Amino acid sequence: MPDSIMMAPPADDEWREDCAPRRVLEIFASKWTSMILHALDARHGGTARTGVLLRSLPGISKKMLTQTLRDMEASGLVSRRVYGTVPPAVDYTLTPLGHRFVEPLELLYGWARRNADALDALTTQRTLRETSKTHG
Amino acid sequence: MPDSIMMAPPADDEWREDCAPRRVLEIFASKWTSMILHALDARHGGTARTGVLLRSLPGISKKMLTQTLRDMEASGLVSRRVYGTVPPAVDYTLTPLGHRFVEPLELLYGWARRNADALDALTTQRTLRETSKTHG
DNA sequence: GGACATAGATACCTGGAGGTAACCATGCCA
DNA sequence: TGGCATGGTTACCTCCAGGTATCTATGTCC
Repeated sequence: MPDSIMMAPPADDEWREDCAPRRVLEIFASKWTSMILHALDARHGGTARTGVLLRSLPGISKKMLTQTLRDMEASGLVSRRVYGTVPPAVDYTLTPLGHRFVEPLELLYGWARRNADALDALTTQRTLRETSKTHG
Repeated sequence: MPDSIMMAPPADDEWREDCAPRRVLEIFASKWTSMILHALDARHGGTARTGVLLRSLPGISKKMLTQTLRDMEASGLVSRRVYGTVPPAVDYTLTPLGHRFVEPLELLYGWARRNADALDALTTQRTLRETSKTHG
């Protein structure tokens, strides 16, 4: 066996559990956070009402939307504003902090759009199952 | 209430469930995939033995490592090579496809390192609990 | 003989993410 | 009177990612 493979020094000493790279992943840990961040940023002033968001994110449920938004509020990513009107109206706005997280998101999304072919090339389990006997 | 907020057109029509941005998120859906991708890339030729990876990723368990690696193999991100030696030796190499996914990762990780302060500013539930009464 | 290292397989368990559906309060409108 | 829309909340359920522990096989070394 090749020596070159044998000896591999523990290069990433600082790849600890609380390093920045690992922590940024937490943003993507909850399914909808990044998408809400994006959806908000896509609006004027990073503000949008609940219903608008609900309709902007195909597939999200009312519950998951509010739940995620509340978590994001607790994290300091968005601020919530309630209008005492009736029927009730609520909107959410990106905080300055929340705004900062838009950049890495767009970085990622941008790459994804430019590299859709790579994503297509990925043999997802799903795709695997569906394709398996299809042409074999 | 401000009109500007009321009328918000469904701007992201193509923000469908299978759009590129959404699909790229799947890479981060499984906890270790991105980190393994990075760890492999950090080696010469994107190749590393199981044990090396195990030690490179603090916190990962043997099971999760193999499991994730096998999933990645099925997705076409890495290739597995077994040496008929004893004790057994196995190594994994980034495929060309796998290599392509390193870029967005590093994009993200790079941002994270440069913006550690933003990550610190995030009021994680964790941090919230630990800090709550600490200095208040 | 027994420990260690190699790379796994396998059984087992659990938390919680994420989803569904029903309910609430209210005013408008037909 | 009943339906609709507003933004939630709540109860409930399921699934599986992710983790633990134990077992395999084999050769070397003490």
